[in-house]
Amino acid sequence: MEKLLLIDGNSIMNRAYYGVPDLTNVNGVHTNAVYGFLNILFRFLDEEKPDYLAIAFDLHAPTFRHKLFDAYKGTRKGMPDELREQVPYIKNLVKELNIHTLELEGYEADDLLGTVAKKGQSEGMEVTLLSGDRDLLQISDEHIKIRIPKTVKGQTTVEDYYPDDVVKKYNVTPEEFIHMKALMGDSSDNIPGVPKVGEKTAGELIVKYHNLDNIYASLDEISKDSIRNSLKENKELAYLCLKLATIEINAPISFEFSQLKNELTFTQGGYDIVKELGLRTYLKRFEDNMSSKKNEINVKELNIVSVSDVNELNKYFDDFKNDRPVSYVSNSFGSVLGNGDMFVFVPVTVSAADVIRKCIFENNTKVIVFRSSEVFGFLTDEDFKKNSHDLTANVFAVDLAAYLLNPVNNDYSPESLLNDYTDLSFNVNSFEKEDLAGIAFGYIKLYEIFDEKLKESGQFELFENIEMPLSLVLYEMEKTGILVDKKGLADYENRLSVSITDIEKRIYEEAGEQFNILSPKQLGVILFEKMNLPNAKKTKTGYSTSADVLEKLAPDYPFVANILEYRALTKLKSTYAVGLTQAIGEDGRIHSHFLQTVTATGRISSAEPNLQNIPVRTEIGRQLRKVFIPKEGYIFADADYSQIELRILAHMSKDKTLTDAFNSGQDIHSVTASKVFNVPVDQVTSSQRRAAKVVNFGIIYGMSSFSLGQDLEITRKDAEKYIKEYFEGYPDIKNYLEGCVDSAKETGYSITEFNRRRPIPELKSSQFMQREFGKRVAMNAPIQGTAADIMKIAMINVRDALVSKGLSSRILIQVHDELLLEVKESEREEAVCVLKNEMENAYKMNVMLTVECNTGSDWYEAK
DNA sequence: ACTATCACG
DNA sequence: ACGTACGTGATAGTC
Repeated sequence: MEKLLLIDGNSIMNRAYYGVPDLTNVNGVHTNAVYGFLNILFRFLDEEKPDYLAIAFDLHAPTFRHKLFDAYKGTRKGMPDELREQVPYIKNLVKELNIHTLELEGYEADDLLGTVAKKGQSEGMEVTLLSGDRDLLQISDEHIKIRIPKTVKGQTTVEDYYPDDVVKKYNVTPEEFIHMKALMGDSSDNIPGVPKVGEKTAGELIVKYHNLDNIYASLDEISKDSIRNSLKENKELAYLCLKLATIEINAPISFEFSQLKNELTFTQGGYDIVKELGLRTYLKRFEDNMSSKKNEINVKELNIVSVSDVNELNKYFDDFKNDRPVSYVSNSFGSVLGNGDMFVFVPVTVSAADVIRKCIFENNTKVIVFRSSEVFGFLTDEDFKKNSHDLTANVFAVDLAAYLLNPVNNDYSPESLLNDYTDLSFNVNSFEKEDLAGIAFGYIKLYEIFDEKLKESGQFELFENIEMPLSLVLYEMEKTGILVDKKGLADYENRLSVSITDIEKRIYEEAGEQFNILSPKQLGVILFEKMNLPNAKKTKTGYSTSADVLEKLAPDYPFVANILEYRALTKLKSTYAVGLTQAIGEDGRIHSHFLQTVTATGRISSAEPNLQNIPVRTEIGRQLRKVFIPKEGYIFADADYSQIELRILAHMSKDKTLTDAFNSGQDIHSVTASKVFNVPVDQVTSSQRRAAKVVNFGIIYGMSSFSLGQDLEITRKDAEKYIKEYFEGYPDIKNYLEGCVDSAKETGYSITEFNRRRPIPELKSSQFMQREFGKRVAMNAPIQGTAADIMKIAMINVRDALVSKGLSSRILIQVHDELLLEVKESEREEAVCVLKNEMENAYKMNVMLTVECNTGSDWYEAK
């Protein structure tokens, strides 16, 4: 039997839009609905393998059935802008895929689907109707199956309905389903239904009477007064709803089944759309299916020369003397010198290290790499005595360039960048075939594009003077690592284990049973059902057992306090004691990765293991820092900026009060307290200062009165008053923050003192919450980002100063506003001086930067 | 693979 | 009427 697949385009794209988390391409165009739509489309094409195929769409004009209703009352809800902008992409893709589209002025997709489905069945086809909602169930028939995909927790499941299944699930036949819907209404379809009749009543009525006519013929039998009266009063409405609910199966649509033949094609046009949207999984699907791949890199006509030793390379440098050769190094594949149509390929092997070094230090070359660490591996100990700028001046890391152009991306692989920024793609087999010239050509293209874009956007200096040299500093930090007292760490773990066993026993005793204390689900049941504790707060999955909920209960219920302690101890054990032990290398040191292309604001992040979140706030946690120790003959020096973000706020906002407060060396939280509470600075109480500290933090985060109130445990009204007084005390800050939001709205991104950008598409969202989030980001990103910029400059300068003075002290770890150094005992004074000076003078502002610096024989002592 | 929780600035 | 602070990464539990 021939198979016909009919798809409800509008409902599937709605389902896709709400089911797939927000995605955007590099230009900020939303792509989640297109992506989800393609997922569903291809899944069912693969599954059904239909002989005939069509997709129906609603036209924007009001449809016949809705005109009927609109005249009656109300209007239809519009779709969100984020979805609307995706509709043309979906329709064009469907067209490019050569799938027939059903559209008819004045008719809904449902009507067209119903018409074609019934006709298909009458011609002996097996029909499958794919829809995101239940409206089409009434069309279900002997040879018409309705399939409804659902995405629950990332897993797509499908409900299939033949008439029997409809009866099984709803106790009514597809035909009766229409009458039921007429009675109960359907808000999503703007069918009002009969007042007072909901799903339950409608179901009972239809099971008993089967249709409207019978109900009205037997109206007197209905016992419930309110229902009977409402039915009586709304008879006309009920029949109107029946009309609204009935899907047309004789829509005047002209088509031949021959037009619906499934002849899926993968065209260049479709490929271009998928490429524009950056939908990588589908790019591959197109590439695999397209007959011609005209944009694939083809370097056959280029003159490729392989170079493997320095003498040979020198010959090419001579040839290019008056031009600017472009050299290239790819990750483990090769290096190319290029000039116009001429490219010189150099295999990167250990034996070619001297070739790479020559390219790095030769004037007028560019060593283009995916990640700069690839080339630093070729440098000698002697090379590392040069300053970081000299070492990186000729290196161009495409991942760093791409990160500056768009920091909210998580894939900076060369393949992905080539797709995002060029019309080219690596031949899928490039890497397998080691088509090195092709890869090199792609890298050079990326270099040319990024070089220009960075200059255009004013970020080239940021790239050249900060990110590139910093990449060398981070490389050295990772290579150096930090020494750990293995035995001390094992002891720490044992101490924790003892405490954990003890407290675990007490918890089970009090609970009267054993359960998994770390399971929020099980704990929630014990706390709020078995023990009936008050203030149960629900999350979407169950009871909230988060620390702020439990902390409120802890003073009254020792059991809850034990739970909190158990959590704290197990956290320390699993994440830190066990986790760090596993991370210790053969050299006894931990080599964390400092990642430069992860955060949206410009901060660096640390991973495997994360050394930026080593405990410090509680004493037991802080004890862990004693296992981080300097090597023999060395000590630690730890320096951190005090109040760097508030100082940056003072500088960028040019607020006189805040600036003066810092420059006169006053305690900043007390000054804020005096503004917020309208008292002289010297009369600020400690609790006022504590509250002001929270307000100061809140300002940096773009706080709301709600959250401030929550944090301070005061009413929202009081929090509002604090904020109002704050802005009256610091009037320029208000203007500055508003300016941040306005300019981000206009340009689409926020900007730091050093021109680092952060895109904020949320500001244009149609959703209130998203827009509010965008505003907070617009206020926070310039401050957090500028602090990150300054710290990066400081790190470069500290490193270069140590090296140029011939000191052997080194930076080990950065924690956003803090640097930890391993300092040779004999260099102590000089190194500490370098550290403090370079940090404090990293950038000149209207406000001084101050640094607190301590030394010690472990991290606990130095902090 | 996702959620809840919690460690840090 | 909405439902809340900015930026990270690791672990364990759940599905």
